[in-house]
Amino acid sequence: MKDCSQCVVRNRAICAGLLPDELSALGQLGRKQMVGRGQTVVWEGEESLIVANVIAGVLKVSMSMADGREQIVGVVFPSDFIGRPFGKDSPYSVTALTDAELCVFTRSAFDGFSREHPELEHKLLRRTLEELDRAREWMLLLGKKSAGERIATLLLEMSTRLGEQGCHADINSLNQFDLPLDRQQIGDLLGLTIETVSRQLTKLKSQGLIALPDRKHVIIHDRSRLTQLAMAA
Amino acid sequence: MKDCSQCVVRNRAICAGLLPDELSALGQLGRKQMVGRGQTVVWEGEESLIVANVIAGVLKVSMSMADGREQIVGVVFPSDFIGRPFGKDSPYSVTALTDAELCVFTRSAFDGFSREHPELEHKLLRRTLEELDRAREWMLLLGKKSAGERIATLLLEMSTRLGEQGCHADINSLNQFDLPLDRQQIGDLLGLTIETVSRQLTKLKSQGLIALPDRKHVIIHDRSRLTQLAMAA
DNA sequence: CGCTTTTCTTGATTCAGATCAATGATGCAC
DNA sequence: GTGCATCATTGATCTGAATCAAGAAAAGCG
Repeated sequence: MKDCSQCVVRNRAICAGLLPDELSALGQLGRKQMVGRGQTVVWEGEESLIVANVIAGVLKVSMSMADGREQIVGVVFPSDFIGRPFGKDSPYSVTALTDAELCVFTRSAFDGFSREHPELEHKLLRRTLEELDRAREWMLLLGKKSAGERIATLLLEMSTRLGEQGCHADINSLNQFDLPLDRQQIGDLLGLTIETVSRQLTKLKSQGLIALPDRKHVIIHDRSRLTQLAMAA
Repeated sequence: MKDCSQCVVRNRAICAGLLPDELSALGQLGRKQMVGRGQTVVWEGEESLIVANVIAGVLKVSMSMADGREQIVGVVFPSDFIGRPFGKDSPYSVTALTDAELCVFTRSAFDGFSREHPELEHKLLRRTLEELDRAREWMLLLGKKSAGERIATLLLEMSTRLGEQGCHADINSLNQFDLPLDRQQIGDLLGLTIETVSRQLTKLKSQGLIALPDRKHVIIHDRSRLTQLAMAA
Protein backbone atom coordinates (compact mmCIF):
# COMPACT_ATOMS: atom_id res chain seq x y z
CA MET A 1 0.00 0.00 0.00
CA LYS A 2 1.45 3.35 -0.92
CA ASP A 3 0.03 5.87 1.48
CA CYS A 4 -2.80 5.19 3.90
CA SER A 5 -2.89 8.82 5.00
CA GLN A 6 -4.45 9.68 1.64
CA CYS A 7 -7.05 6.91 1.76
CA VAL A 8 -10.62 8.06 1.05
CA VAL A 9 -11.99 6.00 3.95
CA ARG A 10 -9.09 7.01 6.20
CA ASN A 11 -11.31 8.65 8.81
CA ARG A 12 -14.10 6.12 8.84
CA ALA A 13 -12.50 2.68 8.52
CA ILE A 14 -11.14 0.75 11.50
CA CYS A 15 -7.68 2.13 10.82
CA ALA A 16 -8.86 5.59 11.88
CA GLY A 17 -7.20 6.59 15.13
CA LEU A 18 -3.96 4.73 14.54
CA LEU A 19 -0.76 6.73 15.03
CA PRO A 20 1.15 7.67 11.86
CA ASP A 21 3.80 5.01 12.34
CA GLU A 22 1.22 2.35 13.18
CA LEU A 23 -0.70 3.33 10.08
CA SER A 24 2.31 2.96 7.86
CA ALA A 25 3.13 -0.41 9.46
CA LEU A 26 -0.41 -1.58 8.69
CA GLY A 27 -0.04 -0.14 5.20
CA GLN A 28 2.95 -2.42 4.66
CA LEU A 29 0.73 -5.44 5.24
CA GLY A 30 -2.10 -4.42 2.94
CA ARG A 31 -2.52 -4.14 -0.77
CA LYS A 32 -5.16 -2.51 -2.88
CA GLN A 33 -7.27 -4.76 -5.01
CA MET A 34 -9.94 -4.02 -7.58
CA VAL A 35 -12.78 -6.52 -7.86
CA GLY A 36 -15.39 -6.64 -10.58
CA ARG A 37 -19.14 -6.90 -10.11
CA GLY A 38 -20.06 -10.52 -9.38
CA GLN A 39 -16.57 -11.51 -8.29
CA THR A 40 -16.32 -13.46 -5.02
CA VAL A 41 -13.45 -12.64 -2.67
CA VAL A 42 -14.29 -14.92 0.28
CA TRP A 43 -15.84 -18.39 -0.05
CA GLU A 44 -18.25 -19.95 2.42
CA GLY A 45 -16.75 -22.97 4.16
CA GLU A 46 -13.26 -22.31 2.82
CA GLU A 47 -10.28 -21.38 4.90
CA SER A 48 -10.47 -17.73 5.86
CA LEU A 49 -7.36 -16.41 4.08
CA ILE A 50 -8.04 -12.71 3.79
CA VAL A 51 -9.78 -9.81 5.44
CA ALA A 52 -10.20 -6.33 3.97
CA ASN A 53 -11.46 -2.80 4.28
CA VAL A 54 -13.86 -1.66 1.61
CA ILE A 55 -12.58 1.50 -0.08
CA ALA A 56 -15.24 1.77 -2.77
CA GLY A 57 -18.23 -0.23 -3.97
CA VAL A 58 -20.85 -2.45 -2.34
CA LEU A 59 -20.56 -6.16 -1.52
CA LYS A 60 -22.90 -8.83 -0.21
CA VAL A 61 -22.23 -11.34 2.57
CA SER A 62 -24.17 -14.54 1.96
CA MET A 63 -24.75 -18.08 3.18
CA SER A 64 -26.30 -20.90 1.24
CA MET A 65 -27.74 -24.38 1.67
CA ALA A 66 -26.76 -27.60 -0.06
CA ASP A 67 -29.67 -27.33 -2.51
CA GLY A 68 -28.76 -23.79 -3.58
CA ARG A 69 -31.11 -21.67 -1.47
CA GLU A 70 -29.19 -18.50 -0.64
CA GLN A 71 -29.65 -15.90 2.07
CA ILE A 72 -27.86 -12.56 1.97
CA VAL A 73 -26.84 -11.93 5.60
CA GLY A 74 -25.12 -8.59 5.18
CA VAL A 75 -24.48 -5.73 2.78
CA VAL A 76 -21.14 -3.99 3.04
CA PHE A 77 -20.30 -0.38 2.11
CA PRO A 78 -17.14 1.73 1.82
CA SER A 79 -15.22 1.96 5.13
CA ASP A 80 -16.77 -1.33 6.32
CA PHE A 81 -14.66 -4.33 7.19
CA ILE A 82 -15.04 -7.75 5.56
CA GLY A 83 -13.84 -11.24 6.36
CA ARG A 84 -13.71 -13.36 9.47
CA PRO A 85 -10.65 -12.67 11.65
CA PHE A 86 -9.64 -15.14 14.38
CA GLY A 87 -11.28 -18.16 12.84
CA LYS A 88 -10.04 -20.94 10.64
CA ASP A 89 -12.90 -21.04 8.17
CA SER A 90 -15.21 -18.36 6.86
CA PRO A 91 -18.85 -19.28 7.47
CA TYR A 92 -19.99 -17.07 4.58
CA SER A 93 -19.12 -15.80 1.11
CA VAL A 94 -18.39 -12.20 0.19
CA THR A 95 -19.22 -11.13 -3.37
CA ALA A 96 -19.07 -7.74 -5.09
CA LEU A 97 -22.47 -6.27 -6.02
CA THR A 98 -20.77 -3.42 -7.88
CA ASP A 99 -17.21 -2.96 -9.05
CA ALA A 100 -15.27 -2.41 -5.86
CA GLU A 101 -11.93 -1.46 -4.44
CA LEU A 102 -10.57 -3.22 -1.37
CA CYS A 103 -7.65 -2.85 0.98
CA VAL A 104 -6.75 -6.51 1.50
CA PHE A 105 -4.72 -8.19 4.26
CA THR A 106 -3.85 -11.81 4.76
CA ARG A 107 -5.85 -12.95 7.73
CA SER A 108 -2.82 -14.19 9.64
CA ALA A 109 -0.96 -10.89 9.21
CA PHE A 110 -4.02 -8.91 10.20
CA ASP A 111 -4.74 -11.13 13.22
CA GLY A 112 -1.20 -10.59 14.46
CA PHE A 113 -1.18 -6.85 13.89
CA SER A 114 -4.57 -6.53 15.52
CA ARG A 115 -3.48 -8.31 18.70
CA GLU A 116 -0.60 -5.87 19.04
CA HIS A 117 -2.71 -2.76 18.51
CA PRO A 118 -5.55 -2.53 21.02
CA GLU A 119 -6.89 0.64 19.43
CA LEU A 120 -7.45 -1.24 16.18
CA GLU A 121 -9.09 -4.15 17.98
CA HIS A 122 -11.33 -1.75 19.82
CA LYS A 123 -12.52 -0.21 16.54
CA LEU A 124 -13.09 -3.67 15.15
CA LEU A 125 -15.06 -4.64 18.26
CA ARG A 126 -17.32 -1.60 17.96
CA ARG A 127 -17.92 -2.34 14.32
CA THR A 128 -18.69 -5.99 15.02
CA LEU A 129 -21.16 -4.98 17.74
CA GLU A 130 -22.90 -2.66 15.27
CA GLU A 131 -22.96 -5.41 12.66
CA LEU A 132 -24.51 -7.74 15.25
CA ASP A 133 -27.19 -5.13 16.03
CA ARG A 134 -27.99 -4.88 12.33
CA ALA A 135 -28.09 -8.68 11.94
CA ARG A 136 -30.54 -8.93 14.84
CA GLU A 137 -32.71 -6.15 13.45
CA TRP A 138 -32.80 -8.18 10.24
CA MET A 139 -33.78 -11.33 12.18
CA LEU A 140 -36.83 -9.40 13.38
CA LEU A 141 -37.60 -8.53 9.76
CA LEU A 142 -37.15 -12.11 8.52
CA GLY A 143 -39.04 -13.68 11.40
CA LYS A 144 -41.95 -11.32 11.82
CA LYS A 145 -42.49 -8.75 9.08
CA SER A 146 -44.85 -8.97 6.09
CA ALA A 147 -43.62 -8.60 2.51
CA GLY A 148 -44.75 -4.95 2.38
CA GLU A 149 -43.02 -4.14 5.66
CA ARG A 150 -39.84 -5.82 4.47
CA ILE A 151 -39.64 -3.82 1.25
CA ALA A 152 -40.32 -0.54 3.08
CA THR A 153 -37.64 -1.37 5.65
CA LEU A 154 -35.14 -2.20 2.93
CA LEU A 155 -35.68 1.06 1.06
CA LEU A 156 -35.21 3.10 4.23
CA GLU A 157 -32.15 1.10 5.29
CA MET A 158 -30.55 1.50 1.87
CA SER A 159 -31.32 5.19 1.92
CA THR A 160 -29.56 5.74 5.25
CA ARG A 161 -26.60 3.48 4.63
CA LEU A 162 -25.92 4.92 1.21
CA GLY A 163 -26.53 8.38 2.66
CA GLU A 164 -23.80 7.87 5.27
CA GLN A 165 -21.43 7.55 2.36
CA GLY A 166 -21.83 10.81 0.48
CA CYS A 167 -21.57 14.32 1.78
CA HIS A 168 -24.29 15.23 4.22
CA ALA A 169 -25.00 18.61 2.68
CA ASP A 170 -27.45 17.31 0.14
CA ILE A 171 -30.60 16.20 1.92
CA ASN A 172 -32.20 15.14 -1.33
CA SER A 173 -29.57 12.48 -1.88
CA LEU A 174 -31.17 10.60 1.03
CA ASN A 175 -34.40 10.36 -0.92
CA GLN A 176 -32.83 9.40 -4.20
CA PHE A 177 -30.35 6.60 -4.74
CA ASP A 178 -29.36 3.63 -6.85
CA LEU A 179 -30.03 0.18 -5.44
CA PRO A 180 -26.86 -1.91 -5.71
CA LEU A 181 -29.04 -5.04 -5.77
CA ASP A 182 -31.15 -6.56 -8.53
CA ARG A 183 -34.62 -8.02 -7.78
CA GLN A 184 -33.32 -11.52 -7.12
CA GLN A 185 -30.79 -10.19 -4.62
CA ILE A 186 -33.44 -8.10 -2.88
CA GLY A 187 -35.43 -11.31 -2.54
CA ASP A 188 -32.42 -13.17 -1.15
CA LEU A 189 -31.90 -10.39 1.39
CA LEU A 190 -35.56 -10.14 2.46
CA GLY A 191 -36.48 -13.81 2.38
CA LEU A 192 -38.93 -13.27 -0.49
CA THR A 193 -39.22 -14.36 -4.12
CA ILE A 194 -38.41 -12.10 -7.02
CA GLU A 195 -42.11 -11.94 -7.98
CA THR A 196 -43.18 -10.77 -4.53
CA VAL A 197 -40.46 -8.12 -4.52
CA SER A 198 -41.62 -6.86 -7.89
CA ARG A 199 -45.28 -6.76 -6.87
CA GLN A 200 -44.59 -4.90 -3.62
CA LEU A 201 -42.43 -2.32 -5.39
CA THR A 202 -45.15 -1.79 -7.98
CA LYS A 203 -47.65 -1.34 -5.17
CA LEU A 204 -45.54 1.33 -3.44
CA LYS A 205 -45.11 3.06 -6.77
CA SER A 206 -48.82 3.06 -7.54
CA GLN A 207 -49.53 4.44 -4.06
CA GLY A 208 -47.17 7.29 -4.88
CA LEU A 209 -44.78 6.61 -1.98
CA ILE A 210 -41.86 6.03 -4.31
CA ALA A 211 -40.89 6.40 -7.95
CA LEU A 212 -38.78 3.98 -9.96
CA PRO A 213 -37.42 5.80 -13.02
CA ASP A 214 -35.39 2.74 -13.95
CA ARG A 215 -34.47 -0.70 -12.60
CA LYS A 216 -32.00 0.51 -10.03
CA HIS A 217 -32.97 4.07 -9.26
CA VAL A 218 -35.30 4.79 -6.35
CA ILE A 219 -36.90 8.10 -5.39
CA ILE A 220 -38.63 8.26 -2.03
CA HIS A 221 -41.58 10.64 -2.21
CA ASP A 222 -43.18 10.07 1.18
CA ARG A 223 -40.63 9.03 3.74
CA SER A 224 -42.93 9.27 6.74
CA ARG A 225 -45.57 6.96 5.27
CA LEU A 226 -42.82 4.57 4.21
CA THR A 227 -41.50 4.62 7.78
CA GLN A 228 -44.97 3.86 9.14
CA LEU A 229 -45.29 0.99 6.67
CA ALA A 230 -41.92 -0.41 7.72
CA MET A 231 -43.03 -0.81 11.31
CA ALA A 232 -46.77 -1.32 11.51
CA ALA A 233 -49.14 -4.10 10.52
CA MET B 1 -17.73 -9.91 44.15
CA LYS B 2 -15.89 -12.10 46.61
CA ASP B 3 -13.55 -14.31 44.67
CA CYS B 4 -13.52 -14.61 40.88
CA SER B 5 -10.89 -17.35 41.01
CA GLN B 6 -13.56 -19.71 42.36
CA CYS B 7 -16.15 -18.80 39.74
CA VAL B 8 -17.74 -21.78 37.95
CA VAL B 9 -17.40 -20.09 34.56
CA ARG B 10 -13.90 -18.84 35.38
CA ASN B 11 -12.24 -20.67 32.50
CA ARG B 12 -14.87 -20.08 29.85
CA ALA B 13 -16.15 -16.52 30.35
CA ILE B 14 -14.41 -13.48 28.85
CA CYS B 15 -12.54 -12.95 32.11
CA ALA B 16 -10.53 -16.12 31.43
CA GLY B 17 -6.92 -15.22 30.73
CA LEU B 18 -6.78 -12.16 32.94
CA LEU B 19 -3.87 -11.98 35.37
CA PRO B 20 -4.72 -12.55 39.05
CA ASP B 21 -4.52 -8.87 39.95
CA GLU B 22 -6.56 -7.85 36.91
CA LEU B 23 -9.14 -10.44 37.80
CA SER B 24 -9.48 -9.13 41.32
CA ALA B 25 -9.74 -5.54 40.00
CA LEU B 26 -12.55 -6.65 37.71
CA GLY B 27 -14.12 -8.51 40.63
CA GLN B 28 -14.29 -5.23 42.52
CA LEU B 29 -16.51 -3.80 39.79
CA GLY B 30 -18.94 -6.69 39.58
CA ARG B 31 -21.62 -8.08 41.80
CA LYS B 32 -23.50 -11.34 41.73
CA GLN B 33 -27.19 -11.14 41.06
CA MET B 34 -29.87 -13.79 41.06
CA VAL B 35 -32.71 -13.32 38.61
CA GLY B 36 -35.95 -15.27 38.53
CA ARG B 37 -37.52 -16.93 35.50
CA GLY B 38 -39.32 -14.29 33.43
CA GLN B 39 -37.43 -11.38 34.94
CA THR B 40 -36.02 -8.85 32.45
CA VAL B 41 -32.57 -7.40 33.14
CA VAL B 42 -32.08 -5.24 30.04
CA TRP B 43 -34.86 -3.32 28.28
CA GLU B 44 -35.06 -2.71 24.54
CA GLY B 45 -34.72 0.98 23.71
CA GLU B 46 -33.69 1.95 27.23
CA GLU B 47 -30.31 3.28 28.19
CA SER B 48 -27.79 0.46 28.35
CA LEU B 49 -26.89 0.57 32.07
CA ILE B 50 -25.48 -2.87 32.71
CA VAL B 51 -23.60 -5.72 31.12
CA ALA B 52 -23.03 -9.14 32.68
CA ASN B 53 -21.55 -12.58 32.47
CA VAL B 54 -23.96 -15.45 32.82
CA ILE B 55 -22.90 -17.77 35.64
CA ALA B 56 -25.93 -20.07 35.61
CA GLY B 57 -29.24 -20.31 33.79
CA VAL B 58 -30.49 -19.48 30.28
CA LEU B 59 -31.72 -16.10 29.01
CA LYS B 60 -33.27 -14.84 25.80
CA VAL B 61 -32.32 -11.75 23.81
CA SER B 62 -35.35 -10.32 22.03
CA MET B 63 -36.62 -7.46 19.90
CA SER B 64 -40.20 -6.46 19.38
CA MET B 65 -42.39 -4.29 17.18
CA ALA B 66 -44.86 -1.59 18.21
CA ASP B 67 -47.83 -3.96 17.83
CA GLY B 68 -46.30 -6.63 20.08
CA ARG B 69 -44.80 -9.03 17.58
CA GLU B 70 -41.65 -10.40 19.17
CA GLN B 71 -38.56 -12.07 17.73
CA ILE B 72 -36.03 -13.87 19.90
CA VAL B 73 -32.65 -12.92 18.40
CA GLY B 74 -30.38 -14.84 20.75
CA VAL B 75 -30.29 -17.44 23.51
CA VAL B 76 -27.61 -17.03 26.13
CA PHE B 77 -25.99 -19.75 28.26
CA PRO B 78 -23.57 -19.88 31.22
CA SER B 79 -20.21 -18.22 30.45
CA ASP B 80 -21.83 -16.06 27.74
CA PHE B 81 -21.78 -12.30 27.90
CA ILE B 82 -24.92 -10.13 27.84
CA GLY B 83 -25.62 -6.46 27.29
CA ARG B 84 -24.47 -3.88 24.79
CA PRO B 85 -21.12 -2.29 25.69
CA PHE B 86 -19.99 0.95 23.99
CA GLY B 87 -23.46 2.15 23.07
CA LYS B 88 -25.90 4.50 24.68
CA ASP B 89 -29.06 2.45 24.27
CA SER B 90 -29.67 -1.26 24.19
CA PRO B 91 -31.42 -2.29 20.96
CA TYR B 92 -32.85 -5.42 22.63
CA SER B 93 -34.23 -6.86 25.83
CA VAL B 94 -32.66 -9.64 27.88
CA THR B 95 -35.00 -11.85 29.91
CA ALA B 96 -34.38 -14.94 32.01
CA LEU B 97 -35.86 -18.16 30.59
CA THR B 98 -34.88 -20.05 33.74
CA ASP B 99 -33.79 -18.85 37.15
CA ALA B 100 -30.32 -17.47 36.57
CA GLU B 101 -27.24 -16.13 38.23
CA LEU B 102 -25.35 -13.20 36.73
CA CYS B 103 -22.10 -11.39 37.34
CA VAL B 104 -23.24 -7.81 36.71
CA PHE B 105 -21.21 -4.68 35.88
CA THR B 106 -22.35 -1.15 35.26
CA ARG B 107 -21.78 -0.52 31.60
CA SER B 108 -19.65 2.55 32.18
CA ALA B 109 -17.35 0.75 34.62
CA PHE B 110 -17.06 -2.22 32.28
CA ASP B 111 -16.41 -0.03 29.23
CA GLY B 112 -13.58 1.71 31.07
CA PHE B 113 -12.02 -1.47 32.40
CA SER B 114 -12.30 -3.09 29.00
CA ARG B 115 -10.44 -0.28 27.22
CA GLU B 116 -7.57 -0.65 29.67
CA HIS B 117 -7.32 -4.43 29.30
CA PRO B 118 -6.76 -5.49 25.70
CA GLU B 119 -6.85 -9.16 26.61
CA LEU B 120 -10.41 -8.75 27.86
CA GLU B 121 -11.44 -6.79 24.78
CA HIS B 122 -9.92 -9.43 22.59
CA LYS B 123 -11.99 -12.14 24.30
CA LEU B 124 -15.08 -9.99 23.92
CA LEU B 125 -14.31 -9.44 20.24
CA ARG B 126 -13.98 -13.17 19.60
CA ARG B 127 -17.24 -13.81 21.40
CA THR B 128 -19.01 -11.07 19.46
CA LEU B 129 -17.72 -12.49 16.18
CA GLU B 130 -19.07 -15.91 17.17
CA GLU B 131 -22.40 -14.39 18.14
CA LEU B 132 -22.52 -12.66 14.75
CA ASP B 133 -21.85 -15.99 13.00
CA ARG B 134 -24.73 -17.53 14.94
CA ALA B 135 -27.04 -14.60 14.16
CA ARG B 136 -26.28 -14.96 10.45
CA GLU B 137 -26.81 -18.70 10.54
CA TRP B 138 -30.20 -17.93 12.07
CA MET B 139 -30.93 -15.39 9.31
CA LEU B 140 -30.51 -18.25 6.84
CA LEU B 141 -32.99 -20.28 8.89
CA LEU B 142 -35.53 -17.45 9.11
CA GLY B 143 -35.19 -16.43 5.48
CA LYS B 144 -35.02 -19.78 3.74
CA LYS B 145 -35.87 -22.84 5.82
CA SER B 146 -39.21 -24.67 6.05
CA ALA B 147 -40.98 -25.24 9.37
CA GLY B 148 -39.69 -28.80 9.59
CA GLU B 149 -36.12 -27.74 8.85
CA ARG B 150 -36.36 -25.00 11.47
CA ILE B 151 -37.49 -27.33 14.24
CA ALA B 152 -34.80 -29.89 13.40
CA THR B 153 -32.15 -27.16 13.39
CA LEU B 154 -33.35 -25.86 16.75
CA LEU B 155 -33.21 -29.26 18.40
CA LEU B 156 -29.67 -29.87 17.18
CA GLU B 157 -28.53 -26.38 18.13
CA MET B 158 -29.99 -26.73 21.63
CA SER B 159 -28.38 -30.12 21.98
CA THR B 160 -24.91 -28.79 21.16
CA ARG B 161 -25.16 -25.55 23.11
CA LEU B 162 -26.50 -27.24 26.21
CA GLY B 163 -23.93 -30.00 25.66
CA GLU B 164 -21.08 -27.50 25.78
CA GLN B 165 -22.17 -26.72 29.30
CA GLY B 166 -21.97 -30.05 31.08
CA CYS B 167 -19.07 -32.46 31.28
CA HIS B 168 -18.17 -34.00 27.99
CA ALA B 169 -17.81 -37.51 29.37
CA ASP B 170 -21.45 -38.40 28.97
CA ILE B 171 -22.24 -38.67 25.27
CA ASN B 172 -25.87 -39.50 26.00
CA SER B 173 -26.44 -36.09 27.55
CA LEU B 174 -26.11 -34.66 24.04
CA ASN B 175 -29.14 -36.64 22.97
CA GLN B 176 -31.23 -35.88 26.02
CA PHE B 177 -31.91 -32.44 27.41
CA ASP B 178 -34.51 -30.04 28.76
CA LEU B 179 -35.63 -27.23 26.48
CA PRO B 180 -35.41 -23.95 28.37
CA LEU B 181 -38.13 -22.56 26.07
CA ASP B 182 -41.88 -23.14 26.02
CA ARG B 183 -43.73 -23.59 22.72
CA GLN B 184 -44.51 -19.89 22.31
CA GLN B 185 -40.84 -19.00 22.78
CA ILE B 186 -39.77 -21.66 20.29
CA GLY B 187 -42.15 -20.00 17.85
CA ASP B 188 -40.71 -16.56 18.59
CA LEU B 189 -37.22 -17.90 17.97
CA LEU B 190 -38.06 -19.75 14.74
CA GLY B 191 -40.48 -17.27 13.23
CA LEU B 192 -43.38 -19.75 13.51
CA THR B 193 -46.66 -19.93 15.43
CA ILE B 194 -47.13 -22.08 18.48
CA GLU B 195 -49.47 -24.39 16.54
CA THR B 196 -46.93 -25.02 13.79
CA VAL B 197 -44.23 -25.74 16.37
CA SER B 198 -46.50 -28.24 18.08
CA ARG B 199 -47.45 -29.97 14.84
CA GLN B 200 -43.86 -30.29 13.67
CA LEU B 201 -42.73 -31.71 17.01
CA THR B 202 -45.58 -34.22 16.92
CA LYS B 203 -44.52 -35.19 13.41
CA LEU B 204 -40.91 -35.81 14.44
CA LYS B 205 -42.16 -37.84 17.39
CA SER B 206 -44.45 -39.97 15.24
CA GLN B 207 -41.56 -40.58 12.81
CA GLY B 208 -39.55 -41.88 15.74
CA LEU B 209 -36.73 -39.35 15.35
CA ILE B 210 -37.32 -37.92 18.81
CA ALA B 211 -39.26 -38.61 21.99
CA LEU B 212 -40.95 -36.04 24.19
CA PRO B 213 -41.52 -37.61 27.64
CA ASP B 214 -42.85 -34.29 28.94
CA ARG B 215 -43.25 -30.66 27.85
CA LYS B 216 -39.63 -29.70 28.19
CA HIS B 217 -37.66 -32.92 27.89
CA VAL B 218 -36.33 -33.98 24.50
CA ILE B 219 -34.66 -37.24 23.56
CA ILE B 220 -33.01 -37.46 20.17
CA HIS B 221 -33.27 -41.01 18.81
CA ASP B 222 -31.92 -40.50 15.30
CA ARG B 223 -29.45 -37.66 15.17
CA SER B 224 -28.28 -38.31 11.62
CA ARG B 225 -31.77 -38.20 10.14
CA LEU B 226 -32.49 -35.08 12.17
CA THR B 227 -29.32 -33.52 10.76
CA GLN B 228 -30.40 -34.37 7.22
CA LEU B 229 -33.79 -32.84 7.89
CA ALA B 230 -32.20 -29.67 9.22
CA MET B 231 -30.37 -29.03 5.99
CA ALA B 232 -32.28 -30.51 3.06
CA ALA B 233 -35.57 -29.78 1.35
C1' DC C 1 -29.23 -1.23 -35.72
C1' DG C 2 -31.82 -5.69 -35.19
C1' DC C 3 -31.26 -9.98 -32.56
C1' DT C 4 -30.49 -12.52 -28.48
C1' DT C 5 -30.21 -12.80 -23.61
C1' DT C 6 -31.28 -11.37 -19.34
C1' DT C 7 -34.17 -9.14 -16.10
C1' DC C 8 -38.51 -7.55 -14.66
C1' DT C 9 -43.51 -7.41 -14.44
C1' DT C 10 -48.05 -9.28 -14.38
C1' DG C 11 -51.58 -12.88 -14.06
C1' DA C 12 -53.45 -17.57 -12.55
C1' DT C 13 -53.12 -21.14 -9.38
C1' DT C 14 -51.37 -23.67 -5.42
C1' DC C 15 -49.81 -24.51 -0.87
C1' DA C 16 -47.38 -24.06 3.66
C1' DG C 17 -48.23 -22.10 7.47
C1' DA C 18 -51.38 -18.70 9.88
C1' DT C 19 -55.60 -18.13 12.03
C1' DC C 20 -59.70 -19.56 14.32
C1' DA C 21 -61.75 -22.81 17.45
C1' DA C 22 -62.11 -26.52 20.69
C1' DT C 23 -60.32 -29.97 23.53
C1' DG C 24 -56.88 -32.16 26.41
C1' DA C 25 -52.84 -32.05 29.72
C1' DT C 26 -50.22 -30.37 33.39
C1' DG C 27 -49.27 -27.96 37.32
C1' DC C 28 -50.37 -25.26 41.29
C1' DA C 29 -53.12 -23.33 45.28
C1' DC C 30 -56.02 -24.29 48.74
C1' DG D 1 -57.83 -34.53 46.57
C1' DT D 2 -60.86 -30.38 43.78
C1' DG D 3 -60.80 -26.28 41.13
C1' DC D 4 -58.51 -23.14 38.32
C1' DA D 5 -55.10 -21.36 35.31
C1' DT D 6 -51.69 -22.14 32.09
C1' DC D 7 -49.84 -24.52 28.34
C1' DA D 8 -50.04 -27.84 24.54
C1' DT D 9 -52.33 -30.46 21.03
C1' DT D 10 -55.43 -31.23 17.30
C1' DG D 11 -58.76 -30.05 13.70
C1' DA D 12 -61.03 -26.88 10.19
C1' DT D 13 -60.50 -23.02 7.44
C1' DC D 14 -58.25 -19.12 5.40
C1' DT D 15 -54.64 -16.38 3.28
C1' DG D 16 -50.16 -14.28 1.97
C1' DA D 17 -46.65 -15.46 -0.50
C1' DA D 18 -44.75 -19.21 -3.46
C1' DT D 19 -45.01 -21.36 -7.69
C1' DC D 20 -46.14 -21.78 -12.43
C1' DA D 21 -46.61 -19.42 -16.77
C1' DA D 22 -46.54 -15.81 -20.14
C1' DG D 23 -45.20 -11.47 -21.85
C1' DA D 24 -42.76 -6.88 -21.73
C1' DA D 25 -38.81 -4.10 -21.15
C1' DA D 26 -33.87 -3.40 -20.91
C1' DA D 27 -29.30 -4.54 -21.70
C1' DG D 28 -25.65 -6.55 -24.26
C1' DC D 29 -23.58 -7.53 -28.76
C1' DG D 30 -22.23 -8.76 -33.39
